[in-house]
Amino acid sequence: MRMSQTLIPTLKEAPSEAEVPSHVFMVRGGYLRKVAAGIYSFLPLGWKVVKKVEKIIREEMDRAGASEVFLPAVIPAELWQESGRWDQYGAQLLRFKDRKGGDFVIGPTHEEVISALVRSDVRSWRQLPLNLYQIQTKFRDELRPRAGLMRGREFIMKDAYSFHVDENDANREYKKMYDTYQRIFTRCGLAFRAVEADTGNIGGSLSHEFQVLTETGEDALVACDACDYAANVEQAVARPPADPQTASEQCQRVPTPGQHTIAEVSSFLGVPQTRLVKTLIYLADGQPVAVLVRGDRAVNEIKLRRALEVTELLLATDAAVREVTGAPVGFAGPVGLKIQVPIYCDLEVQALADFVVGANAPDAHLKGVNVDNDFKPTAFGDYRTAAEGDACARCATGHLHAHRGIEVGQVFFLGTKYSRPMGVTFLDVDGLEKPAQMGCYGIGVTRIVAAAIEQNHDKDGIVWPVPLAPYEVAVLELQQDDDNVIATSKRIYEELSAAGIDVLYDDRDERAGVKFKDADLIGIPFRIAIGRKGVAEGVVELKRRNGTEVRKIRIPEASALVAAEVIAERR
RNA sequence: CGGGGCGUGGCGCAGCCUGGUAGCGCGCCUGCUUUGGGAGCAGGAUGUCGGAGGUUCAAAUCCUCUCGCCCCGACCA
Repeated sequence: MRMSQTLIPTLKEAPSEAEVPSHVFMVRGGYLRKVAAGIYSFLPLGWKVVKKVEKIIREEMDRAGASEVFLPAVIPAELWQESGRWDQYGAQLLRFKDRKGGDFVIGPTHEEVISALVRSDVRSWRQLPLNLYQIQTKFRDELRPRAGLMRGREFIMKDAYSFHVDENDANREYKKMYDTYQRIFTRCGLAFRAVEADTGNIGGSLSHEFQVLTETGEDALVACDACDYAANVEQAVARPPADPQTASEQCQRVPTPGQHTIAEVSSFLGVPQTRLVKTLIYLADGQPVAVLVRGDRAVNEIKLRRALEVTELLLATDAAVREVTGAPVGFAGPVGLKIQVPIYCDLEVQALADFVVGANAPDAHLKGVNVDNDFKPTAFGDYRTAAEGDACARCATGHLHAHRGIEVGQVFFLGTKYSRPMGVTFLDVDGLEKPAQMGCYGIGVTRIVAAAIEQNHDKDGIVWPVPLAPYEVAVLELQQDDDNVIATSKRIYEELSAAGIDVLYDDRDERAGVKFKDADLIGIPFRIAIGRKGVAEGVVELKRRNGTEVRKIRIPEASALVAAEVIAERR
């Protein structure tokens, strides 16, 4: 492509709203422009990168035996009412009416549509298994779109759905997709980690996320330093304490005037936070419950919600806390609650002895408190968020370490969560009608683009890996008034193009410095600089965007040499 | 949803407190010079100051409402 004939509007300064590197460089580099919050136009460069990602995904999905389809973005409400998600999905589901007043949604995901398709056209075990995928625009009316393509409202997603006669076969496909995803993200040149994940409002019973490791990631992860265990903190499990401590003290009330927080009580009483137990009052589907975790720990509401088998879990208001405990916020404890509510006790607290809790009275705490002696929990369980340094639950020696990541893909084993309510059934060999076992598998196509930049940039701009680069080679024509320079540039551009290389030919009437700066900003992996001096000596200069070495190569061999190096890195 | 902040030419900003009819840098256009890391000089174009209402002789500036956008939080006793 001749740069003079396309639209690559680079900027010296980025809009002030762009903060993360991927957003800044995509705007500055002329890849992307914002249309509304979380909604973007892809300019020629941006769209080329998206298409490269899509190509890798298609090749690998097809290779894995999946078939591409294209489902509608606009979906009638009936399908969502049938699955129950019309009511469950909440405000992120963009709903609207057509001219006749019929309710529709813009698809944030497509389990309903695919289920409707498969139930009407798949009748027999002979038609299974089946894996259908599409690459399509989704819309989720996010609470808070942010960071450019990292969390948009409109975005491109690859979603795949598989259907199976039994759980074994669904599991086989799950594993196959897991491996396929590893291949896809590897080919994209990403450093990533597959982690165990919560199934969220997609549902199902087994799930892994593929997280690109980078500091600007939205998700918190932990990974073991000894085994391959890694998980989203929403899900991560630490090894519970092995030996319970022995109770040796009697429960005793101590004054703690004005000491509300764990930190205050800890320093006031001279007791470490690890010997304090905090008591949180939640409203679980409207019913108050008390949850106990160690003072230095955080309750994991996702684990708690799952354990309590409730859909709505809210921290109680100050007024509700007063009602349940009889004391202001800051002095709640499991002993002597004003209203008896179920008490859920974290495993760490179960193993603790002689700890400190709130006294359910203003300005007082209890010390020397022990489970069973002083109160009887309703249940024990893992209700806390795993933290840096925790012992790994999966191996004997490892410890968990915190990371941040950008989720670029997730695979789910769904079982019959959708097939049952949606009536996706088939006639099995034994003549019985059975619900299909399902899996679903998503990849954030546009998010991969952002994640790749987060992982591959420097102060001057993007540093694309060859497989995702919008162009593989930049040909910089450094002088506009020199016929030899122009002829040589054109020759190399044409030779490389003929060899099937993606070339961006900077033939603009700009000074050399501008061309160098733009090539760096855009991030093209190979740069051929063609200047007066070099051409006079019969050479051009080759430089990698990710290196500093400048190689002089003879003009007649230049194209073949560069083409070979590019092809070697395509994967 | 809670908190904070911002809307002034394509981009980045100043002006607002203390009302007097809009300015700077980049970019853009023209010309000359320049030409290997975002050139120099000269000339030029571009603004319903987010929108509506109000106060006032006078509003970018003060007041009210509203819309849009960004950041943080939604883990706490």
